[in-house]
This record gives sequence, structure tokens and C-alpha cells, in this order.
Amino acid sequence: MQEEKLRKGPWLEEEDERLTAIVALLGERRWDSLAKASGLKRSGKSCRQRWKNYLRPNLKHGQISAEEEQIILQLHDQWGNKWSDIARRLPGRTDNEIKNYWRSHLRKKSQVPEQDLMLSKCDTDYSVALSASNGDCTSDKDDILGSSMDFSNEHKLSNLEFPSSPYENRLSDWMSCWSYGLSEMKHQGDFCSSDSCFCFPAWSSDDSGNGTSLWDSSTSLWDMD
DNA sequence: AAAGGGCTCAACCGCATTCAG
DNA sequence: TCTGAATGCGGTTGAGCCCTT
Repeated sequence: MQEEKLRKGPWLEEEDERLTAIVALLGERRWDSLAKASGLKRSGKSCRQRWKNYLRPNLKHGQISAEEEQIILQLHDQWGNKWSDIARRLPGRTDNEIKNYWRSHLRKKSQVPEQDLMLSKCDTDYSVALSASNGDCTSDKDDILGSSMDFSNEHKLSNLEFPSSPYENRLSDWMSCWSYGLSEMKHQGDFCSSDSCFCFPAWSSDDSGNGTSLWDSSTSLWDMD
């Protein structure tokens, strides 16, 4: 059997759309399976990274503000190269973005030599960190559904092959609901995100919208049973 | 206008950690 | 408890853009 070669390099718009749609459907986990399910010739790892750093809703893509810069400087002073920790204090920013920004803009500004930073790391009161606001829930991806859904027809999700783990079996079942689910979601007109998770407002059922969501917010898991 | 050097940022890589069976 | 898979993280790379000469 010949393993198909995985794509590398910059992502195409179509790939982004596919990934966005499949993550909306299946959630942010099991990236390998998700990569296969999407039909993308990308590794799960690559999909995960693309999602986290670029496609995830609520990401800010604009310039880092002066306040944000101050925060980065301050936290980097405190914690060193803990990019993911710093990113958590800056809603909408990714660790990658902060890391790049620090390297290109702030490294020279930083007063502390890099090797000393590791010594000064401490778990001081994180409250410095800025109660970051969250209101910024607007998403550029409002039209995700509209622009991406056609691929379900073109790319034959039904042809997917999954190994036989329980999750993947259930995933297969899910895929068979694909078309129905999408049209239903589209009808609902809104699948919003909260933090890093998508949740479908109502998955199925009657016209009144009293559907049952399969997203279990208490466990942060999809209820596939 | 062309060359080249520096900068930015998306993406890759490898290791560490966590999770699930 | 062990082991393999999945995920998280930080460092590095490289393409493309911009600025200077």
C-alpha cells in the first residue's frame, strides 16, 4: 500500500475552508482523524497548527497594540519564553504570533539578557495579567458555512476510510449525517464559537429550533453516543 | 531599475507531556 | 502500570516583502 504524500507549505483558501468546516463539525480534537476526514493531504499536526494560529475564531489578525506590547514585555520579563502562557493573557493572540513579534520587535527593547530570564521565572501573582477582555467575539468567519459547504459534495466524505477505533467508528457515523447537519446548521444561520470551541446551537429536530445539541459544554466533548 | 540585505510571519520540526486503552 | 497515540510547546526555517544603496 502506498501512503499518499502529505502536502506541506502555505495553505490554500480551499484548504482553510475545508478545515474550518470539519473542525466546526467535529470539534478541536483527534487531529489525525480530522485531517483524514477533511480529505486534506495534511498531517493532523499541520491542521491543528493552522487552526490554532490562523483559522480559529476570535483571533486578532491586526497589529499588536502598544498595550499588548507592554504586556508582552512585562510577562516575558517575568516568565521568559513561555509563549503559550503569555498568549493566554492576550486574547486573540497566538503563541506563535507573540513569539514572532517578540523576536522581531521586542528582543532589542528587552532590558534583560535572554539567559537571565530563565533564572527569573517565577510563579508570581498572575493577576498582573490583565483581565483580558473577551467581548471580542466577532468572527471573520461568519460566512464559513456559506463558502465552504459545497465541498461535502465534491470531496466525498463518504469514501473515507477510518481505522476501527471507537471514536473513528462514531466519526464515520457522523459523516453520514454530514449533509443533513450542514443544511440544518445553515438554516439556523449561526454557529458561534466560544473561546476555542464551536458549538452548534441546535443540531436537529423540529422547525421551532428545539433541537438537541450534541456538544456537551460540561465535558467539552461531543456527545457521539 | 536592479541588487542585496534585513525583517516578518506562516509553517515545520522535534521533544515533552498528557491521555486513553 | 505500561505503552502507544495525541497534543502542546518552543525553536528554527524559509519565502516573500520592503527598504536602502
